[in-house]
Amino acid sequence: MDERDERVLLLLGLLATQEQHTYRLNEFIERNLSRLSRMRKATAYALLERMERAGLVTSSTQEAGNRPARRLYAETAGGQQRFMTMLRTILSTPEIVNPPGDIALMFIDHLDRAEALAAIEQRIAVLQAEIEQMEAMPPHEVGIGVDLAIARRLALLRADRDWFSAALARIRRDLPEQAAFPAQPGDRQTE
Amino acid sequence: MDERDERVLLLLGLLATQEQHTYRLNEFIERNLSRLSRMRKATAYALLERMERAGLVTSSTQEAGNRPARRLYAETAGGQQRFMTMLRTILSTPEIVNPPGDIALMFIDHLDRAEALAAIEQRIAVLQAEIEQMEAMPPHEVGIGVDLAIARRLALLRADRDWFSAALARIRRDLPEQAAFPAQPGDRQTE
DNA sequence: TTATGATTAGTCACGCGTGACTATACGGTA
DNA sequence: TACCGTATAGTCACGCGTGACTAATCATAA
Repeated sequence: MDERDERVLLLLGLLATQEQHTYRLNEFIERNLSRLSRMRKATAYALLERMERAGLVTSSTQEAGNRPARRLYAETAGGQQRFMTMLRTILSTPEIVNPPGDIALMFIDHLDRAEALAAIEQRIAVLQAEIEQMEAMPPHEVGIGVDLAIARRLALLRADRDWFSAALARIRRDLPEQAAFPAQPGDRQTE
Repeated sequence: MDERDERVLLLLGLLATQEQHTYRLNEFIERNLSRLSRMRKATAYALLERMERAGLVTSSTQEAGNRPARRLYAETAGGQQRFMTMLRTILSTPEIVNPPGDIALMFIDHLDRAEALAAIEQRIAVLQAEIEQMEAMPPHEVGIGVDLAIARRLALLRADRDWFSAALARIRRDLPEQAAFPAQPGDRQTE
């Protein structure tokens, strides 16, 4: 029950207002928050069980007709408290993450100039498309908070696009026309 | 053997110039590339075994004195080819990732104004410290590529810092002094 | 020489995430 | 009414990641 696990925060946040069973929770996340959390169904089931073991939630089986009984989860006092401390912790300390693409960037000199330029152009195009799609999203699907998160993501996407644009310009300017630079024999690699 | 696994790209890239055994590869990554890859030792061992099964590398056991024999990995032709296609793929298509903190941001209205402000200020301070630490890093530890990756990360960190600064200013301006906004009973949550 | 600690090299048990699967109920329509 | 697709609810086997561990060797200093 990691103190920084955003999925736990999410489940606790959703269970704060009303008790729910896992299927419903998962459905809500997939439909409305798919942009904010990639948690899969089976993971939600497992995670809630662990959260129960940790005393953050309690469950009661609820029968309805002759359907299979559902597990209803409700947040405990400890869970509410945990939600608040996690919220403060996660909000106040950024987590360092490796932006995907960095490793590829590090090996970019294994491509010749033309290919490198083409790849970066392609990447910028995809980024641009994503940005436009996000800009077109209607505001506040579920509350101000989500909008904040979306706005931040937009800012990060734009920064990434702009950085790659600048990198593209730099390569165009600085590198002689046909230059390809395969790894030199003189390169230190591991020694 | 996921076509987008940056760790595979990294290992193939390192093995491109010279064959290595796992211990050395891992040591190099931990010492010089810890900012670019979080791959752990045991993972490197397992991953290389899988890469061998996939035909990307071959291994030969190498005895030296009476030490335990080491597995020496060398890249196959297929591995070199795979490296190039992965490089192009990963470079040209951005992977959408959920920036950590978004979920917390989404629940920020569970904190009262003072706490929210304090948390964001704290986050900005940590971001700033990270930025300064990165700016102070000497250039090209191991090659131009790494510098590129670091430069990009700096750009993203700065964008994040700036976005949170702006958000801070907006909250200061827009929200009445004592306003706390706990979840209203009227909030739709899951229905 | 003996003891202590670091370095080298690798392994293993455990827990987690998830795609694929099961199974029932419900709504429509042929 | 029989059939088919979709919604509901959950489970399970499998593969992956990694902290913790083993064990040998080397450097150093007491």
